[in-house]
This record gives sequence, C-alpha cells and structure tokens, in this order.
Amino acid sequence: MIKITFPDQSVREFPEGITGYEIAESISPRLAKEVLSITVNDQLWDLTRTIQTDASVKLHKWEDTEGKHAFWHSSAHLMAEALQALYPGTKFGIGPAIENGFYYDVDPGNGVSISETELPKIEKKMQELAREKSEYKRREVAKQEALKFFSHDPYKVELITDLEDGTISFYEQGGFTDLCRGPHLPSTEPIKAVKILSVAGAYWRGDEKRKQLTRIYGITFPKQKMLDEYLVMLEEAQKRDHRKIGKELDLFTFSQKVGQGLPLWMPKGAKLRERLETFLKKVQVKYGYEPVITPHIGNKELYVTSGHYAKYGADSFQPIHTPAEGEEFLLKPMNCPHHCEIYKARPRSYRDLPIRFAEFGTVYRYEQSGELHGLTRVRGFTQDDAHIFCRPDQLKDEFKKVIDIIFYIFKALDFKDYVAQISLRDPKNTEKYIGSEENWDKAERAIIEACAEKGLNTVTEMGEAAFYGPKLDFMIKDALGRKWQLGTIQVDYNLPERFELEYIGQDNSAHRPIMIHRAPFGSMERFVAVLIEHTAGKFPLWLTPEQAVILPISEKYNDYAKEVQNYLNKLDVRTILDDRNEKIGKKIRDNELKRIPYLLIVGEKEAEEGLVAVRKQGEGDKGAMKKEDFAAFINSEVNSMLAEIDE
RNA sequence: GCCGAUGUAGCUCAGGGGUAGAGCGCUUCCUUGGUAAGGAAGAGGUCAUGGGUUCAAUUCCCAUCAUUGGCUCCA
Repeated sequence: MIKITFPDQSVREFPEGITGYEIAESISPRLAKEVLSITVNDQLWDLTRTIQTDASVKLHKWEDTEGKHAFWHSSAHLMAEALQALYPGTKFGIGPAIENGFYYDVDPGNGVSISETELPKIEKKMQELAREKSEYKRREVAKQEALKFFSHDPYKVELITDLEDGTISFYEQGGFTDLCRGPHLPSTEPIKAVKILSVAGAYWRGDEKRKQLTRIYGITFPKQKMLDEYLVMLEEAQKRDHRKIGKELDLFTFSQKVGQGLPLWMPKGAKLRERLETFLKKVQVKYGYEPVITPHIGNKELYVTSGHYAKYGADSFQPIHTPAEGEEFLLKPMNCPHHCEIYKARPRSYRDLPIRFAEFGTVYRYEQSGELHGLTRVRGFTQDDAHIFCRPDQLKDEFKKVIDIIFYIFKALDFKDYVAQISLRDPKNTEKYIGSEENWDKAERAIIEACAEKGLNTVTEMGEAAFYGPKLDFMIKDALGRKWQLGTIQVDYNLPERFELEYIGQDNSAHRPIMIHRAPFGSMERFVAVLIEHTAGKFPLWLTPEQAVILPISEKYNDYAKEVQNYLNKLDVRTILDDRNEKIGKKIRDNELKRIPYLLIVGEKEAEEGLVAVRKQGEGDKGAMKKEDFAAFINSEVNSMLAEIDE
C-alpha cells in the first residue's frame, strides 16, 4: 500500500500502481466524471499513469487552469490527427494549449495552403474523431528511437535533438503519435464541442529568418453550451473594439491620404484626450514636475549621441535633408534626448535634484506595416513623457513616487486588471544592450527593490529590457484579451553618460545624475484605445466629451432648451442640444446609443417651471428637477469622483 | 516585413460577365408628437487603385495600396 496525501493534508492508503483516475473514482463517481488531470508530487501527470510510491496529489477539473490545459492540449493533438487525415503528409511543429484554447503550427507541404474556408471541415473531422473515444496512450522512448520515428518530420527531429535522452515521451491517440511531455486526458471522449477559430502564419520557433508555418487556432469545450456561451462572449467583446466605438462616437479616424498609422483626432476625441492630459498635468504639478516643450524634429547628431540612431536609424522614417550641405534632421522618435539637452543648458547643483521635466511629446516611429492596429499601435503618437534626473540616493524614492502616480491614475479610471512586469536584460545576449555591467546591476536592483517596497505584485521577464536600461511596465488587456503596455518606468544610466550630464555635488566636484524615463499613460493613443474598450465607450462623467444632451419634446420648446443649454454650459456642464424635428422616443433612442450619461427632456411642463426631466443613460427616467439643481448635482458628482481619486 | 482574409453610398452590409441594391444616416416636405425607431419625397457610388483576359469587367486573373487575424518587431 502507498500513502496518498491530498491538498487538505488528509492522507489515504491505496494499493501500489493506482492511477489518478481510480483515486478520483474512489472519492466520488461525479469527481471521476469531471477530473481531467492530476498533479503528482508537483508534476503534472495523466490520470492513467500509475502511482508507485507515496505521493501528494491534486486532482484538476475544468475549473482549474491545469485541467483546461490538459483538455486543450489533448484537443491540439486531436486537431493534428484530423489534419493528418485531411492533409496527408502534413508535418507538425508545436501544438500547445494557450490561455483560451490551443493552436498547432503545421506545414501542410508542397504548395498546399489551408484557408479559412476549410476550417469547418477540420472542425467536423475533429468531432468525428472525438466520438471514437480513442485513448491517449503515453510511452517513453529513447532518443534514437524517437529520431527514427520522426525521421520524415524535420520539425520534430529538431525538437527531439534539443531534448535529453530519457526525458522523451510520445502520446498516441487514434492513428496519431506525437512527441509530447503531456499530460493528456484519458481519452478524446470529453471533447464534445469544437470550434476552429482562425489560421495565421507563424515563424518556426518564432524566428523570422526561418520558415513560416501555418498556425491553426481552436478551442474546445466539454459541453456545446459552453462553446455557445464563449462565442457569444467573443461577439460581445468585439462590440467593445475601440476601432468600432471610435467610429461610432466620432472620436478619431484615419485617412489613407494622411498616411498609414497616423491617427486623426476628431473634436470629441480631442476633448476626451485633453481632459486626460489636464488631469495628469494637475497630478504632475503636485509631484513636482515642470513642463517643457521641444520640437518635433532634431538634428541627426542628437540621436547619434543618444544611441537611437545606431539602433533604429535604418528602420525609421528617413532623415529630412535641408538645402544646406550635410544637414540631416530626424522626426523625433523619443523625447529624452531633447530633455537631456535642456538639463545640460546650464550647470546643475545637487541641491537642484531631482529635476523632473514633463512634456506631452509627439513622436514618430516607423512601425512595420503589419503591426499597425487601430490606436494601439501607430506611427505618430503622443507620450505623456517625463524624465527625472536624480542623484543615486534619490533613485529608489523617485521610482516609488512614479509608481504612486500610476496607481493613482489606474484607480481614477478603474483599471484593476493589470500586470506589472519587470523587464530585465537577457543574460545570454548582452551585446544587445549599451552601458556597463555595473550600472545595469544597479538599475535592475533599484527597480526590484522599489517594487518590493511598494508591495507590487510583479512578473519578471528576462530579455525584455530596453536597450539602455531595465523597466517596469504596466500591461492591460484589451477587449479581445490582447495585452498592451500602458504605463512604463525605466531606469537609465546610459543617456546621462552619453550626453555627459553632470551636477556639482556637495564635495564641489562633478557627478553623473541618473535618469528615469516614465509615462503613466504610455501613449495617449493607446491609453484612450484601452479606455474605450474597458468602458465600452461609457466614459466616466468627469471625462466624457458630452455630459448631457437636451431633448426638446417638440420644436416649440427649442428656445427653452437653448436657454437650459446656455445655463448649464456657463456652469461648466458640457451639453449638446438635439433639436432635430423628431419624436422624443427617436431622440432618446439615438442619444442613448451615443452613450451620453444624462438625457434632459424638456417640454411644456419643464419650460413653465424651469425644470429638466432627467434620464440616466442605460437606467431610464429619473424624474424632473430644477435646472439649477441638475447643474449642482452633476458638478457635485464630478467633484466627488475626482475627490475620491484624490484620497 | 511575413502568411491568410477583406475592400460595393457617410455607416453596416447584400449582389453579381451586360455600366448597381437594402437598412441606417443626410436634405426637403408633412407632422409638433412626453421617455429606445412617425410618414413621404430626394440627393448620394469611376463598386480601393493600376494593368490583363473578354464584344463587354464592379464581377474573372495579376500587381499595388489600405484594412484586418496572427507571426516577427516595438527606443
């Protein structure tokens, strides 16, 4: 007998060679039906593997990430089986489970391409195969044998070559065998609902110099109903797409004539953005930032000095040549070199530090055409940029203050679901970076300590640092679950060195300051995009371009409606008037769809008594009140929202 | 940049080898209506651009541009 310890620390005895599935069965038939995989001594296992010694276990159902993972990983194999049947000779790359479903990278061979129209065919085949309830059978194989087995598939051969002998396992279901660590479901039986979502190109092993394989994305569920719900959820998410809402609400547009990736802000979008900027400017004054303004172009030498030219010059917008011989200017891709020159404009004392220069600086970067995406990835954008020049003893404290600003902004806009990512250098690839080993160490340590002292939950990514320094990024997901970097804080020892920045210390000799680059929003464009997707266009009252719309019941009351509008606008309530010759029901409907927070209906009764009939967006009629009371109400709403943030 | 898809009215989309359609929006008229679509008439399109095939191309083919799903990249 062996002792099995469960997560609640209870221990039960089982015969040697028992499987995870049998353990689940012994607990309850229902559990046996729902269990998908098992963790045995911290290793993910198949339910069918036999346990020979004492062990601690945890059973995973659909609700657990591990359970879903096994389910989708097994589904990827099932899809591969279907592809093998439909496209004989297909070679297989990798096929993992992902956050929502799975994919498989495949090479269907000579000139065959799998297009979207063929996805239903794959779906159908998978359903057919799933009904066969084939078991997933694991077997361990020697490296030589594995190489021989997959000799027809160069991708698998490459994968096996990188593995150590003795750690290689195959899984087989139906007629399909795959190199795989597992774990998998006992059989294909639980896979009841299948949806193949999309096809895309994907470079083999993520290397753009290598062959591009066909990546097929899919998702599966144990119940059809769950798939239906998932698809409805996807549709709902698409309705929140900022590109769609931006068009509907007239916030921004693009023009082929102006150029790819160059957003045009329309009046309402501009109003929204201006309010965000004003909001941050106020915060920054409180934190001791000083505004600076710099031009949109800079002499090429500026970027040669900063190191940006060497790194990005070739992939940038091409230099601007002036009539004078040899003069070259670049569209500014960064504000920091300009700010360095402002720092340098006069001698600085240790008493002056920290110096914090802030600018909403518009920068231009030649992003690859395939990368452009709505407002989230563009070629011209405005950073809410600032550079802090400080002494080494001030670094950590300054870093923490920036974290505070970002917390404050995320709180104000109700962004709760973010990931704070510390990006460090790739220790295996140090030639990518500029600056001394020692400075990198110092900078990385400062970030890690500041985060720890702020109690920030972080993930750490090696190799994701900027070329001049490590950084802390705040990532937020859009409506479709894609992650975008918003706020960023970066420590930089290199630019001060390259620009030979100095301050005179207490000891009356020159010292080098440290720079912190920071942008709490990141870029106004991207931030507004994510804000749109989070709010579905229903912006908070203090931010929304139009707070109320006045709807006269008929044209007879247009004069009174105008009077109300003038009155409210004077008291800083942002209103518009809908004086179209339409019935009130129509006006209500149209303005509800425009997501204006308050609809003010005025007719005979209101005109006589100086009232407005208030209707809240999405909630309906709230009754009539004096226009003075409405103005007071809305202003106190806004103030209390902002006060709450200020706490 | 790479692989795939898409491009028809301001917007959302239908159509199809014989020079175009709907709904919404817009204009005008009727109506002046009390909480999510009142009625009528009208304007509006080089069917993304450039080539090719054809008696004839918006439709089929090729290229380009843009958008889009991914991949790579992201100072």
